[in-house]
Amino acid sequence: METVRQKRCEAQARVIKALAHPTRVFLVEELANGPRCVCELTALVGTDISTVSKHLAILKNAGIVQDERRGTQIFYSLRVPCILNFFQCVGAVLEAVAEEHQAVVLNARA
Amino acid sequence: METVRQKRCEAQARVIKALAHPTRVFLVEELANGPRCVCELTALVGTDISTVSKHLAILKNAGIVQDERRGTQIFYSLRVPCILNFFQCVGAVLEAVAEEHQAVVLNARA
DNA sequence: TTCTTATTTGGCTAAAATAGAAAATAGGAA
DNA sequence: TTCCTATTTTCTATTTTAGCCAAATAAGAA
Repeated sequence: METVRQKRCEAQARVIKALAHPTRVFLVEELANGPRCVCELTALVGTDISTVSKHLAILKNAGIVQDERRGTQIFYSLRVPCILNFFQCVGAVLEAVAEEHQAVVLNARA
Repeated sequence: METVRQKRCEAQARVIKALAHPTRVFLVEELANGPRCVCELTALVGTDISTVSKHLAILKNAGIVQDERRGTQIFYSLRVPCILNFFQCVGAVLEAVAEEHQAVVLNARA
C-alpha cells in the first residue's frame, strides 16, 4: 500500500487504540457529562488512581481529552464531541452481533 | 462502577480494539468499496497472507465484517456500514491535534 | 484419487499494553 | 518552611498482540 495511505491508517489506528480499553470507554462516556477531576473519575472506576491517571494520559495524548488545573485538582474534559457518535456505531455492531446470535439460536430450535 | 455498565464498556472496547490496528483500518476502508477476497486484500496490504487472514478473523469475530465462500476463494465484506462515520470522527480528532500543533508552533514563533 | 490453489491454524519469538506499589511533583494551607 | 492532598511518573511483573513460517483444511480440476 502507498506510504501516504499507510501513514494515515497508522494515525487513525493510534486514535482508535486510545479508545480500545473498557476503562477508557467508561472515562470518555463519563466525560460526556462534563469535566471531571481525576479523583472523581477514580472513585467511579474503582481502580488505583495511578492506573486511572495513566488511562487519562493515553486519551490526552491521542487528542481525545484535554486537562485543566483548578487549584489542587486537574479536570479532564472531552475535546472532540463527535466521539460519542463513534460509540453509537459500536453499539450498532453489538446489536448486529446480538441479532445474529438470536437467529442462530432460533435456527437451532427449529 | 455498576456491573451492567462495566459489561457494556467491555463489549464496546472489544469492538473498538478490533479496529485498533493500522492494517485493520486499511482493510475496513478497502471493504467499504465492496467485497474482496483474501488474496486481493493480501496483495494490497503487502504482508504474509496468514497475517492478513488473522486480521480478518479478528474483524469477523468482532462482528465488523462477514465472509462468504465463492468457490475456492473467500470474500469478506463490511457488515455494518456506519463503521465509516466512525472513521470520520477519528479524522476530526486528528485535525484537532494538527490544529493544536499549529497553534503551538505559532505561539513559539511569536 | 491426486494435484493445485486459497485460506486458516498452530507454534514460536519479539514487542507492546496493563496494573499496582512506591517515589516524585505540584499547589495550597498552616 | 513544613504539611497535606491531588496527580503523575518510575519500576517491575504479567498478559496480550503481532507476524512469520510451516502444517492443516477446503474445494475444484485433472
